[in-house]
Amino acid sequence: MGGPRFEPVRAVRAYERVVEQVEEAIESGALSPGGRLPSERELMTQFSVSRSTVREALRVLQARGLVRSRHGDPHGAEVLPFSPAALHKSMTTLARVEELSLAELVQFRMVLDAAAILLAARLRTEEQLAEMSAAVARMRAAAERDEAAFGAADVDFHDAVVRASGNKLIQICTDVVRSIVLKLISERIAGAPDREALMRRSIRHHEEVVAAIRAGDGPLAARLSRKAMYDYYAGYVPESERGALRALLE
Amino acid sequence: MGGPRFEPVRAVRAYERVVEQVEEAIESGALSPGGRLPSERELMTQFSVSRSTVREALRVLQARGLVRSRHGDPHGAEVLPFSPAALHKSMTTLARVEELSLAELVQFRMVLDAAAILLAARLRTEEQLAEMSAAVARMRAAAERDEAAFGAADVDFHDAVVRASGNKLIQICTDVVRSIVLKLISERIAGAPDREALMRRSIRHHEEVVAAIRAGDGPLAARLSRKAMYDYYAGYVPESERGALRALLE
DNA sequence: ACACATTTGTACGTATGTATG
DNA sequence: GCATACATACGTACAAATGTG
Repeated sequence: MGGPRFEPVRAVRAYERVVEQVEEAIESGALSPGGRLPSERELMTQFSVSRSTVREALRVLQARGLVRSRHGDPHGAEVLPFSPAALHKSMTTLARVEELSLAELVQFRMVLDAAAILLAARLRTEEQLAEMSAAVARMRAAAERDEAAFGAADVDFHDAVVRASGNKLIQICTDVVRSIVLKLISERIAGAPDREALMRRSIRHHEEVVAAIRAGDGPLAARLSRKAMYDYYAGYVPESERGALRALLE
Repeated sequence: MGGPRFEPVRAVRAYERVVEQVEEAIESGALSPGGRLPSERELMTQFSVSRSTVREALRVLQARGLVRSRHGDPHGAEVLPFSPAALHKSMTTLARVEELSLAELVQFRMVLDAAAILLAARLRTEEQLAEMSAAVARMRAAAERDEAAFGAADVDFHDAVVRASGNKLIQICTDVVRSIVLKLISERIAGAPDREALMRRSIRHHEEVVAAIRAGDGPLAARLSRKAMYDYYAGYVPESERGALRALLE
């Protein structure tokens, strides 16, 4: 009993060790966004591997959104600034494969948007409040005239809110989930017969939310935002799953 | 004005088109988990590309968690069941690159866990409630004796809650963020002088949450869980950022 | 504007260790 | 144990793209 507890040795591929080292260099800050990796041939010699191995590693790093390489660029692969693209990709995959239902996605947004609004009501500056107000004004101006502008103003509003909340993770996740939801139902939204009524109601809801944020009543603003999102999206969710959404409306 | 709006043609690499086609086959269901891709040589001929191109595509698909290839396996790469591993990886990268602060991560968990508990209070079955109760009992049994078991029981509790909530996206995200937070502060937790007091308080909080869920009082359960998480983690968050956490405690 | 050297993208061949039947 | 098919890794070769003088 006792004795040395040996770890099972998983056969680690050559390209993985290249990936690990480059990843470490990037995450530790030794390589920063805008910087360049050595050329592929240089990497071959530094890691003592073949070019194919180097290239497989580069493809993995590229898939993770850490670097980008361009055909013929003599400077080598470019280290990218952080972007939620990889997060977006993996969440989209989960959603596409029916692993995630529309109801779950909408519910997720109801939770996170409400939280962002609750935080924004307490932490916002006057300037941020003005941005929200301006975005709602743009929604009103665009309604019944330019649906794309209406959607863009809506995005601007939620973006201003989530920035005021001060939580980048909430910002990223709501961004990602919003675009996935829109992709899932965009054709149905465009063809909705009561589209204009939905927009008018949405604008009224947004105005109420802004008023509550201005008054500093976070819980009210959060409740209103959940209700607004339910009203806007519930029609696209199968009836059997709407109960789960209503559970958030108390 | 008007006229055909031509899309800019980005030079798409050969390996990307291989990735796209395989991805499409998987996400459309033509290839299901457990199934096998053709061998690399077979893929060469089917796509009319070289071996290196096939391999770069496979590395990307592997990085996205869609397939796994094993050295020497005569059956070809295996199509994997969908897992949040890729999501986990990209979120971890975000956190490691200091793009996300500990306060933001804890705040995110306060929001999502509270939401899961609110939903669980309304949607849970008797069996799920029993699971939560059993997990808290294990926490109590393990306290002051086996810290690893205490942590495991804690995880079991939150897992039972989030399963009862019925939202897989919340489940995935809380899982991911929890493990990231733990990794960030694990050494500090292990060395905390008041470790036992923290555990006792945590157990009491969990019991109160279970009681509220049993009583069907979702808002109370959610409030209690936010408070519990704040009490447990606030000590590790810099003072200047604790205000953002307290903003969730109303 | 043009030619140049360098780099990436892709193809092909070969050697070696591995998993399956 | 053995034969077979396979993935891993290396090396070479050439076309296409890029940056520079």
